[in-house]
Amino acid sequence: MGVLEKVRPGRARAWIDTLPLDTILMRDCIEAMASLPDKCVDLIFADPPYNLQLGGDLNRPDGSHVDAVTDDWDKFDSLAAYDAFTRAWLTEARRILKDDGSIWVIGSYHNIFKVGSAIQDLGFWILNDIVWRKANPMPNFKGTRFTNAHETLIWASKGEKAKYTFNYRTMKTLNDELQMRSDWEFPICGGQERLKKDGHKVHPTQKPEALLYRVLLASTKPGDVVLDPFFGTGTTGAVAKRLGRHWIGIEREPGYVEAASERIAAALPLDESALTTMQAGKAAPRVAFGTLVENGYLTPGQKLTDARRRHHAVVRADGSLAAPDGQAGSIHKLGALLQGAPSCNGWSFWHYEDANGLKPIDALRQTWLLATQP
Amino acid sequence: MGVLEKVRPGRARAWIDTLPLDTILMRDCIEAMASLPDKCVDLIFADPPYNLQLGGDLNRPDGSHVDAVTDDWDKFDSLAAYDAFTRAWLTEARRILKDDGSIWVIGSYHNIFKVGSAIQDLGFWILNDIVWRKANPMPNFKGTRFTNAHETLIWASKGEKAKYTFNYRTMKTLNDELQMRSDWEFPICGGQERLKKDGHKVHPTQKPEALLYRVLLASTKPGDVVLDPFFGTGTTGAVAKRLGRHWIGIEREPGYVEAASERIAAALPLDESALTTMQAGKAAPRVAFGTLVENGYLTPGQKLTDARRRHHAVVRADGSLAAPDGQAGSIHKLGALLQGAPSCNGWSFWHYEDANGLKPIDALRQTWLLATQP
DNA sequence: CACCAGTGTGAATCCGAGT
DNA sequence: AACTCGGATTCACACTGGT
Repeated sequence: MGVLEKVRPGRARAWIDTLPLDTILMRDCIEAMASLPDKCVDLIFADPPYNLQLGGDLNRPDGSHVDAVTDDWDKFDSLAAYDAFTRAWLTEARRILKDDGSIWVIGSYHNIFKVGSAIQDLGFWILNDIVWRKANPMPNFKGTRFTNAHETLIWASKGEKAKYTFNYRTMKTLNDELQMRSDWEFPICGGQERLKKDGHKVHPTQKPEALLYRVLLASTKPGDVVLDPFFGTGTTGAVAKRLGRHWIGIEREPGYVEAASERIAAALPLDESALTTMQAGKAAPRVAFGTLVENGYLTPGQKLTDARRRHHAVVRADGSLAAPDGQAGSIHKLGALLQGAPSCNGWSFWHYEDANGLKPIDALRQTWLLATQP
Repeated sequence: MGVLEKVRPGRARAWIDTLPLDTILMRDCIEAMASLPDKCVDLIFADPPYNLQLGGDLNRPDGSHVDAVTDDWDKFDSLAAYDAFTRAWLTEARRILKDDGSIWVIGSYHNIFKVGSAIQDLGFWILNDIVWRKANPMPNFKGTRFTNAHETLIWASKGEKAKYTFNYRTMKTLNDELQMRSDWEFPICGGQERLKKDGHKVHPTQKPEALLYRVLLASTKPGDVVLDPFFGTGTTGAVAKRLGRHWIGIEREPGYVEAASERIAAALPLDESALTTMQAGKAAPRVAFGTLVENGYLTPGQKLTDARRRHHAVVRADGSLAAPDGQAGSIHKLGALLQGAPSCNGWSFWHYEDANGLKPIDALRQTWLLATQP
């Protein structure tokens, strides 16, 4: 069975066809989001502007325009205006995000604290902050500070209790069987990947595809809808297409839209087998312990122990276990009881003995799965 | 002439003797700061409560219990209450900071965005955000998020145009003649360094001395006054004493004050020669000898010799060496100078003495590599 | 003394489907 | 919405005790 077919089959897809999927909306970011329905996207990736020369975006809450940043008063004023801008687009983003979706925002120390503070105030629940360590950062030429060698990403769910997608096993596989950490190292975007026109870079802050690749692979499933409200030259769209995710881009500048369109048109989607391969460690169907007893993989009356033979139990006909002292329960419950532990995975705790020694009963489950799954 | 007398001779020192130098004020942090005069400290290092908002208990996969931060000092009624607390202590901190001083605050994603936002709103000017990459972070036991493997420090001056101390050359020397980056790697505080009482850790969040060492070495000069408004077990004080800086600690909990007092009393100040750091324009070490110093493999002030004990030198705090005749430089340069040779491999030339006799410092490098490389 | 196996632990917002 | 219970889930060090 392929990955694409089996994910999220029960999701309401009634209006998904009305969404401007896999297209760029060439409009103001807040206006464009306002045109989308509530709770319609699975993921938002945002790379908002952070220099204080925001042009039309940078207006005071009363609508008046903020002029150049020159003295302290203007600085304070523009900081407040940046706050207002940030809260405005995040509010729209929150409205169109599904309840089980999540949002990523990338920034530097110039803006990320304002962004993170607003994210918390609006009710999002921060899941991680991620550090992108630049393998080849620009040096600090004047020698006045530390080399600014990283950017920060914030990953947040819609609320404290909200569900969200995290492909734990995929990330662990990607990281050589160690848990993926919160610090990621990538080179900055350059070489062939960097979009250029007439010898000049098209966009000043084009993000590396590897970064988006990891973001989307970690927090979306195939077929999900990914929105990027500051699309730029479309890195998010290119990677989404490659990974079999739908995307919606919002970008006001015609030059960026043109570059992004060409770039995404040329991007090749991975075929399903490639996507399946990367989804290592897919969830196995649940197997009841009793099924193994029913099918003769274990016999009622058979003795089980833990790996160090400190605890013992006997298999009963109904798939429960009984300890010598009379305590009984499921493989998990009895394992927890005997250890005095809050919980226990009975599949790895309990062992049975065969000609080659002790083996976890999970081995029997695997045998059963191999024999019964296509 | 001692260090304290010769630095910053032009500075007004009229009231410095009235400051509670090198002592711990056992009071509420804001009250204690309110008792200090305007513009009286050169550096503030703050490790405020993170407002972790932890839920129920957490157990490791093996069933053992995670000893979490459950102290009352980390509990706040709401996000707004934490905001108010943050702005209150930062306001006092700003008042007592000299105009050419700077402030460091460390935090995690739970609080750092609130802190950074407040820092900007109060008129501080962020110079860098620094990432402390933990070499050995606690894993994410439930597989629900990325391993939270870093904390963030914000470094800010008092305003956009304000002067501040940054020992660029010292940092570059410490980092193998490469500019020091904004991402730093240190192990979490454990082992012998971790303060314990009756077998239990004294403080749940003791910071590693290596971290403070780099902070103070980067942004203060000998004789400066360093204030830590959340002193805890006094890492800041211990390192300040070691580096010849004055310190003022503020800590409300008597248990922490007692532990900090004992610890700092036992800390040894470095010899003055070890504190004289490389001046701008001096020569270039080619290896990260400074890392060994920073991590305690070698101590500033420690003596090195060549294999035949014909030449001698003293390790300095920034990873350079000083000979008895006043010549100084990297391990390679000083080795060459003393021998009258065109070049020298300092790693094999310089030796340190331990219980088993002389060993080349390269052995320490190998130990470090073994301890830090995968 | 060296080496190995076993144990303990660190600023952590740490489950989720089914009833 | 609250509750039950099946079952999935850990990395780097430091320290201890035995061979």
